[in-house]
Amino acid sequence: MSDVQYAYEESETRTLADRVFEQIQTAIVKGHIPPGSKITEPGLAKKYGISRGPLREAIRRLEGRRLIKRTPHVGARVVSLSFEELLEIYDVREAMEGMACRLAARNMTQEEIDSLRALLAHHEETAELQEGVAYYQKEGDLDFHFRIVLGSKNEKLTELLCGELYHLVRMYRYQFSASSSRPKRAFEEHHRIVDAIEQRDEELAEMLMRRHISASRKNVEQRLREFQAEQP
Amino acid sequence: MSDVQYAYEESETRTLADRVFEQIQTAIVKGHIPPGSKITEPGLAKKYGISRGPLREAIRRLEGRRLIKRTPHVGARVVSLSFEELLEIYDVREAMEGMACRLAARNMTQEEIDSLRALLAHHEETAELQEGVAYYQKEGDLDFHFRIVLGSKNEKLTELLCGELYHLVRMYRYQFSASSSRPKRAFEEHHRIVDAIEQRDEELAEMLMRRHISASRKNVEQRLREFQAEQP
DNA sequence: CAACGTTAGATTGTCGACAATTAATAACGG
DNA sequence: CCGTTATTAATTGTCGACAATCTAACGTTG
Repeated sequence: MSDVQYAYEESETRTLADRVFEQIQTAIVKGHIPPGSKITEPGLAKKYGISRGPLREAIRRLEGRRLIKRTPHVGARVVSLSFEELLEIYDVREAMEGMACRLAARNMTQEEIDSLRALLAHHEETAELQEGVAYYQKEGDLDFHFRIVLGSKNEKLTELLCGELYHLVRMYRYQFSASSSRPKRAFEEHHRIVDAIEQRDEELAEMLMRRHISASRKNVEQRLREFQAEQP
Repeated sequence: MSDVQYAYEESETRTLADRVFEQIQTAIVKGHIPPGSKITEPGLAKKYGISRGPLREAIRRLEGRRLIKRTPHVGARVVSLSFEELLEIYDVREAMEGMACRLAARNMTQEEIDSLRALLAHHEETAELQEGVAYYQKEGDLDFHFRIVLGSKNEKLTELLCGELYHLVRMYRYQFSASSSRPKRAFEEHHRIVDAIEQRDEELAEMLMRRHISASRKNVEQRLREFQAEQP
């Protein structure tokens, strides 16, 4: 028990609860702890080799991040994202990332824009090699959106998007191992977004990003309806 | 110690940590615990008559809600919102509440719209009685925005706005005891927003809300610049 | 046989004590 | 007198134990 506790003591100055918090978070996002499953404190405490004290603190922080829902005296469950919630997230993303893109057109440096272009080129290579589906949409797409959010230079926006929503999005993608079914189209849209940012056209940048996310939402909506029609 | 613990046991089924969490939250929002001040666990534990265990859990949840910032092995401090952060929040609100207003135009029931109109009328009465400044903008304005957010019927949007941003906004208002310096104008804008919602004009509703918040931001920005010019 | 109440088990909530780290103060030397 | 170091005090981090609550299995009874 204590060997685990002291194993990272040299390199990691953070506290035990902090590390377990991140471990559980990634475990939830990657689906190692399945959505909707119950969190039992003795179980997890034994699994991670710590006492229940720090574990409970980690759980409370997960609760604040909305990755866990807790009912008093009963226990905590990993959130399970329903179809409706996923669509809700797309609406929120459309609003916030649209604004992020507008601010990015205002505040991004030329270096950041160049780097963004390089990222797109790299994705295109990888996509061609791998027949375009798997790698791209899984992490690459979020990378693109991530950089634009950072480029907005708005910390609150970044906190909310990267600290809360993107976890849920990635969680969903791992769960359904979903990748975009419209990679070509998405590529084009990404390029046009970067163009608008480089031209410092705030209006256009916001509009293109909103359309991009809205189209993605419609795509997901249609595919999920088909899926639900198959299995009633 | 234990009398406090059992005082609310009949009516309140929630846990001790839950209650303290809310108590500290409102204390922070209302400025009873001043921004930037240090949170000492023994101090708060004694103040609220509980042990450090539940208190730490409450602190972790406040941390998740971004009302306090913590550094390991050092302690926690109440967040202090800088001028820049306040302006950042306005940009985020413009995006999210704009979307909320669009969705409200789509999803609000006629009853909710009528009730919103009644709220505006009530505010106008109160504002006339009290020469229009104090009560209105302090809680009434947030009431208005609050209802529209709820009217969007988007839970994620509601969580993020009501659960995170509005606390910071109220915190700022208590801190500077700020009220709108343009109550007449804000009233008109509120009415036009409700009109657009009632006509189910999503585009217009979003646009008017965005303008409303943007105007409010510019107003705050100008006043704060004047304030900073006075006291360099 | 079904529905209800009871009891046993497990889980969550709370507390106080101890270890580890940081900060504050005092002592020392230049 | 100032800077540095050592010691002390206070605060945070962690743990194990006990109390309160919920869940579920079991037996009882109509």
